[in-house]
Amino acid sequence: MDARSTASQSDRAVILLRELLLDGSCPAGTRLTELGLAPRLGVSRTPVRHALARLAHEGLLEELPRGGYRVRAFTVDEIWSAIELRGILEGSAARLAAERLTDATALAPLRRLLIELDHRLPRSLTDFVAYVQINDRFHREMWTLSGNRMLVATIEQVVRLPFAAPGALVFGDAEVAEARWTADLAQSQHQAIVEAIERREGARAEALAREHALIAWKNLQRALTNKALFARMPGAALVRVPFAV
Amino acid sequence: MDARSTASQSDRAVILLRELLLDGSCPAGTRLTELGLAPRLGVSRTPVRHALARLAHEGLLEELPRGGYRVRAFTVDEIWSAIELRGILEGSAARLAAERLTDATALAPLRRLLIELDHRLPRSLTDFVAYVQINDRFHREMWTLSGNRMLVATIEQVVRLPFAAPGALVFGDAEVAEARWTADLAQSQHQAIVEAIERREGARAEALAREHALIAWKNLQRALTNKALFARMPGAALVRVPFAV
DNA sequence: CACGTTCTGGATGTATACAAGTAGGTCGAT
DNA sequence: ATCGACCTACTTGTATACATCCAGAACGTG
Repeated sequence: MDARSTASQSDRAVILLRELLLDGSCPAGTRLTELGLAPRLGVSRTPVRHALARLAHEGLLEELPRGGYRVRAFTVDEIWSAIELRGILEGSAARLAAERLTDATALAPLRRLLIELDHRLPRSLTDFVAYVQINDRFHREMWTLSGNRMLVATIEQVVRLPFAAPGALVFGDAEVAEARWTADLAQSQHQAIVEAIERREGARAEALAREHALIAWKNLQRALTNKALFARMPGAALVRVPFAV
Repeated sequence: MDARSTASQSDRAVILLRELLLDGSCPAGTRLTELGLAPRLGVSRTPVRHALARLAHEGLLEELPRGGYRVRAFTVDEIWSAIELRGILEGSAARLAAERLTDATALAPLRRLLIELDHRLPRSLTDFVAYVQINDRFHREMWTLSGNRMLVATIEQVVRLPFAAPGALVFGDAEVAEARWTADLAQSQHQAIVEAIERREGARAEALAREHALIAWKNLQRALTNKALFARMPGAALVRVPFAV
């Protein structure tokens, strides 16, 4: 069922390389060459080339002018840009969903996910995995309700960056209390967004969804005050931080 | 100086294939194979493979589940989605530019382009080429002023679609009078946007820039009422139209 | 000692050979 | 005549050989 079982060498190379980047095996700034990577990924240059191009497109690598790639180093400013952009896009999606809602039955899937999120408010670390999954589906459903497929595709690309994803809510096994508080806030925003869409209050839906995205920003700021917490953040190795790593 | 002179085979393949798609040599729905394309583009499979992946990423091709690619057929709805999305993004860029303007000197490049546009309001067909170029630079400068690099990158990707580009103002050699009227309207909007940014009126700048994008939509609607005009639209071959081609 | 030139190492770009999987057609049997 | 199985042609996935280009170091010369 998982892609790994029947995956092509290219798919494997993409997955492996992405893991190498996110877990810090290749710190930001590292230059990556096809020939150097091929033995590490266990494939020949061709799939490596494919993987490099793909991850460059995702934004995790940057192409060097004279050939080759370098592991991207994200500044805090750039992460802010990504989160702000997600706010803009999800806000617009919520507004369009509100403006274009024709009958309330179209909201049924979103409502169902909202209820499911209510039942899954995380209490322990294992809860978080399921919670983030449902949260993801809730967001995707909202995007779809916008009725603008280009917008959906664009959001999907932005949230490929680990810092910008809707699931960038919480991380780490510590601070569960704080994480739960954050989830409660997020859930109240979810409810308000659905209500605004149902009432066709486009401006309100947009403002709420835009504000909702800022949770990721607050989490990042919190992580930046705590080295241990920061180290557990997905993709932390790619962030250029004020304090030394 | 032009990329063609020193371009790699891959770059040439991308450029050639894009032209084939836009000029109608490969109508929407055509299946494209690496082996079939290689002789037509005069390169081997490797650059063709690269070109196919790249144009699929641009949105002009779609990947088939069982391998291979198909030329994308755009519905009018999808084109509307792209134009609407550009409006959202450029509107946001204008708003951010207004909100973040610190000193008026930062607006100097935009002002200079505005004046240049004034002097280049198109009167003949040859004028249009220069006008569209300056218009493009004006828009790019506005995006940059947003201070959000992710936003800029996202807009750049959206406007790769020929229908969504800011230069999708006018097309064809006929209807010059109408095209000039459109350019006049666009220019008055440009002026209003710059003024709003200068006064830090973010909401106004956003509304104006969003409305500005709709010029492309009006042009499309006009083209849809006139077969001959439609045929001259860039990328017309990729559009699934109500009337038969 | 400094500067220029040359050489070498390594990187990507490109082409192609080979393998594997699939769809469609054709041939045979019932 | 119809249905099933086999086979063929075509396609992509992958690896690799070769060419080319650039950077950096080393060496020679002024």
